[in-house]
Amino acid sequence: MKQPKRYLITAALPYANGLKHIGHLAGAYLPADIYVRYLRAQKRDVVFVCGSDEHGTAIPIQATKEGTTAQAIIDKYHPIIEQNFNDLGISFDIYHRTSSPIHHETASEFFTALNNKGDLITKESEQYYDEQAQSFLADRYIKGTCPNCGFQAAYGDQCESCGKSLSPDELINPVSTLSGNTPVKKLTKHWYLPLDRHEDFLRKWIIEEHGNDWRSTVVGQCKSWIDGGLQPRAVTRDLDWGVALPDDVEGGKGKVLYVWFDAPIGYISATKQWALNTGKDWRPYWEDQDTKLIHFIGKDNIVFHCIIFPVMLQLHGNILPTNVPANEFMNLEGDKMSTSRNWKLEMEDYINDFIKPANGGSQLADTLRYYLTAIAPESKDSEFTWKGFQDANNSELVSIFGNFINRALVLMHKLCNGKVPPLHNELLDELDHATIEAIQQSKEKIEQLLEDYKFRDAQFEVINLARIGNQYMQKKEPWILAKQLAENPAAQQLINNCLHICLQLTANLAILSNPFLPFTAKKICYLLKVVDKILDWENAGSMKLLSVGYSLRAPELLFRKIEDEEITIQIEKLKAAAVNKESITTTSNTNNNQSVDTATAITGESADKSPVKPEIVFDDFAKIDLKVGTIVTAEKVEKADKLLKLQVDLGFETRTIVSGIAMHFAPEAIVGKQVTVVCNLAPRKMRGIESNGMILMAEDANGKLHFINPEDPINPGSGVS
RNA sequence: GGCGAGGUAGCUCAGUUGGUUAGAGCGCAGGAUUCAUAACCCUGAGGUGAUGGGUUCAAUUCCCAUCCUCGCUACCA
Repeated sequence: MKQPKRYLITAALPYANGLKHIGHLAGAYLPADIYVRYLRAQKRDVVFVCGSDEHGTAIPIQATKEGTTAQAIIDKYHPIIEQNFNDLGISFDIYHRTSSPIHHETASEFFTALNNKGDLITKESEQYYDEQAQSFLADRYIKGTCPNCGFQAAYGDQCESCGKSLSPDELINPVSTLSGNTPVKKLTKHWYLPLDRHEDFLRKWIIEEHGNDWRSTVVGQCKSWIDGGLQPRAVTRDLDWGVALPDDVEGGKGKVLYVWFDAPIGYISATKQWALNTGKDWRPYWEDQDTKLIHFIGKDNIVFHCIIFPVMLQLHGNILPTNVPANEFMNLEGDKMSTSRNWKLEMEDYINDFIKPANGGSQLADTLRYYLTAIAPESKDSEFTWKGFQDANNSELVSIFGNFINRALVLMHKLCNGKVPPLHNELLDELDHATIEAIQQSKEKIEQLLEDYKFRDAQFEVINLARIGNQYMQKKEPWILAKQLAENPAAQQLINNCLHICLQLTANLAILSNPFLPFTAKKICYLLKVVDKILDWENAGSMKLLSVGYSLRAPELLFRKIEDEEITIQIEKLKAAAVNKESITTTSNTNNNQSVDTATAITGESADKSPVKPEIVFDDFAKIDLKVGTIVTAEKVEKADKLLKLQVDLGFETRTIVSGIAMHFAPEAIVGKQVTVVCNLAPRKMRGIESNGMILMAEDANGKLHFINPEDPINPGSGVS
C-alpha cells in the first residue's frame, strides 16, 4: 500500500449546548486520538482537527432555557468540553469553534462557490412568520401542543416530552416563542443541495470503491440511503444565529446556513486556523490527492459524513475521505445512554471523580481510555459496566501490565544494583530468543491492526506483550537463581540476561502502549529515565533502548486498584440521577448521539417543563366534548407499530378511533375497557384509516400509558366534565 | 411496516472466501510459586454456534422463513 503524503484526521464536532458523555468519547474522539498518536509516533505528517459546533437552533434555545444569550452558552460549554478532552489526553492539534470569523468566512465562501456554479437550487415554500418580531421562525422557535402526547411546550421540530419528531405544521395552537403571538404563514425562499443529482457518483464511490474496505455497518447504512432515493436538502434557514448568507446573494437577507451545512465545513476552517497558528499551508490537506482524510464519528452521523459532506466536497473540488470508521453505540449498565433520561456518564463527572489529583490523577484517565477501547463498539453496540471497568483495570492494567513493569524494576533494583545489567549473548537460550522475537511480532501486529482501525484488537496485543513478559519471567525465575549465587556465582549472568530482556521489553511497552495509554507511556519513560523521544515508533522492536549500566529510578506503581466501594458509589449515583428525572418516556427521545451533532440536534438537558399550562377560561374547556366510551373491538393497524384501530361504543353510536397505543397494550387485552374520549375532535386519517376522536391517556414516569376511566363501569356516552 | 447492522462459552467479544476436536480475555475450579499492587505462572470445566427449514459429500459460515436486540424511516389527534 502506497503511503500517503499527509493525514488529516477529524473527530466529529461536539455540539456546544451541553456536556458530552463517554459514549461520545468512545465513539469518535478516543479512536481518533489513538490513530493520531500512532501516526505522530511514525513521524507522519498529520493534523488532528476538531472543535465545537456552535450553530443551529438548539443553542439559542438552550440559552433561553438557561436565561442567557446564545453567545454565553457557547462560551460556557466550549471551554469545558475542550478541557475535558484535554484531561483525557485527546490530543487535538486544534480544537476550534464554528463561531469564529475564519469559519464564517470559510463557510460563506463555500456556499458562494457552490451557488455560483449552479450546484444549489432554490425553492419557495410557506413557513411560519412572526409579524411582530418581523422574522421567520425556525422550527424550534415555534412552540405548541404536541399532537402526540399533548405536551404543551413541544417545539416545531420535536416534542421533548415524548421525543416525537415534528414539523411546525403539526403543532396544535402554534405560538412564536419570540413574541408569544400566533405566527402566520408566509412565503420564503431557501437554497437546497440537490443530492438526487449525485446518486450515481455516491453509488460508484461508496458501494463499488469502498464496499469492501469500509465497515459493513457504514456501507450498509449508505446503501440504504442511496437506494431509498436522495432528496434535495435545504442548506439555509430563517434564523439569526449562524453563518449569515453572503450580502450579495439575492433574497439571502435574514438567512443563515443550515447547521448541518456549516458544521462539517468547520473541519476545513479549523485546519485553516491551525495553519495560521503554525505557519503552514492548509490547502494540501484538503486539495491534494495524496492526503488521507479520515473522519471518526458515531453511527448517527454516517449520512452526513458519507453522503452529504462528500457531495459538498466533491462539488467544491476537495478531496474525499479515505475512510469513515464509524462506531456503533455504547450502552451503560444495561440501558441506552441518554441525556434526556439522565442515564449517562459525562466526561466531566469521570474527571471529577477519578482524574482530579486527589482521586488518582492521570493514571485513571488511561484506565478509562483502556476500558473504552477494550469494549469499543467497532462492529456492534457494546456495553459499559462499572464492574467491567473495575475488572479491566484490576486484572489487566494492574495485574498484568503494571505488575510486570513493577516486578521487573523491583528485581532489577534488588538483583542488579539498580542498573541496567549487561546482556551475555553467548548464554541466550531458546526462550530468550522467542521473547525477543515476540516483541518484534507485537509491533508488527499492532501496526497492522491500527492501520485497519481495529483499535480494540491492537490494544489487546499490548497487554498480551506484558503477559508474555510475565510468562518469561516466571520461567526464568531470577529470584530462585539469586539464592544459588553463593555456590554458583555464574548464575548472576543468567539473572542479568533475564532482567536485561525484561527491561528492554518494558521500554518497548512504553512505545507500544503510547497511542492508547499516553500518560502511562510517559510515566514509564520517567521511571526508565529516558526522554520522550524514545517513544518514536521506529524504536519499537529494538533491544537497545536502554544502555547497559544506566541507573534507573525506584519503582512506582503505574496503576492503582479500583475498590468495590468506588464502583458501588458510581452505580448508585447513576441510578439516583436517573430516578430524579420526572416525566421520563421510553419513546425515541433518547438522544444518545455519540458524536457530532449537526442537523439532528442533541437537545441537551431536558426542556423546561412548566408544571401547569397557561390559564384558560371555562369556555375554552367547554368546547371539548368528553365522553366515556367502551372499547368494543381492537386490532392492530397494518404496517404501523404504534397504531391500534378501535371501535368505541359511545352510547349513541359506535365509532372508529385510531390510537397510538399499540406498544403498550395488546388488542385483546383492552376490549371491554372503558375510556375517556374526546369526541368532537376533527377526524384525521392515519395509515389510511379515518379516526374520529381521541382516547385520553396518562403517562407515568416510565413512559407507560394508562387509560383514564371511571372508577366503576358506567353507561357508555356518559359526559365527562 | 420498510431498510440497515447484529443474535457465537456465566460476562465482553473474535473468527470462518463452507471442510478434521468453534477461539481469546475476564470470571470460575484445581495446582504451582513468592520477585511483584493476595499480584504472576500452569492446568481445567463451560457452547446442540437465536429457532425452523433448504442447498451441499460437508454449514456456525450460503439461501429462505420466524423470533429477539440496536439504528434510520413511516405511523401516535
